[in-house]
Amino acid sequence: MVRIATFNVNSIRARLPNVLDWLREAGPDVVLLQEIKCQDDAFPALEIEAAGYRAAVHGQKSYNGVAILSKHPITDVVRGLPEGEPEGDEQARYIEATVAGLRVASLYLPNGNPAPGEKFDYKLRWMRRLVAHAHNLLATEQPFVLAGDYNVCPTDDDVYDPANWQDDALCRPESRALFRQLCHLGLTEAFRALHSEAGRYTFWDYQAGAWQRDNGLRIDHLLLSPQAADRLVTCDIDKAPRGRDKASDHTPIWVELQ
DNA sequence: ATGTCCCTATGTTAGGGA
Repeated sequence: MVRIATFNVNSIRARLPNVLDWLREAGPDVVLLQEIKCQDDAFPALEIEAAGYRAAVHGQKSYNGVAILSKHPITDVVRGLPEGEPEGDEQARYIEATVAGLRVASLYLPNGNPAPGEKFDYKLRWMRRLVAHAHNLLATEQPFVLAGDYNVCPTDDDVYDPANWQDDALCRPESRALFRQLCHLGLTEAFRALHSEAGRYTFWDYQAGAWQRDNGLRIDHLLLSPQAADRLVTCDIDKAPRGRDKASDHTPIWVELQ
């Protein structure tokens, strides 16, 4: 059994005590982090190692940044989506590696607001690159997990107030269509494979008492290849970290694979 | 009620991003 969690931490350095507490309590085998907001050499590797985890980092100063933590060895690390931007991609939003016989990726999809606009165009281009990469990975027929902050609410069931969010980059039809395309390639969205209820969220804004009012969004997802989906036992959202002092605005979601 | 938090730098306050 392997437990894999994804967590947008909104700065690993600002969040380190919370993340270490959560690692001790939840103890997933593999952790996919997003928005670490630091360069590789500023990543708190010693503290993470002391907690029992190895780390592979694709960092960036101030913005973005992703990492893979694992209790088991991490090999064959790839930083950045291999399907690149024409002019190159400066933004650290993707890292992939092999852990415990499984290919895992931590991804931080662009937010895309305001939409329409340049940022939304970049989001859609990034999603098309991810679709192309997923297609290539599927051809290998290996078990893999593409997880992270997708910045997409797949349906209105995943939004506390759909009418007010319909024009947002997280909910627009173009974003949802590309997310569906990813699933229709043959990937299984783990949470929806096991839960049909509306109103289950992974993100609550810091503003306007969103957490206290449960004004949330479900934007953090784990997508499983057919070989990984065959092994899916459990998927759940761990709301506890969001309720703590100095919390990230996201909370972890995790799967258990046989 | 644009109500918060985190980052950086022409740095102890302001602006960008989410």
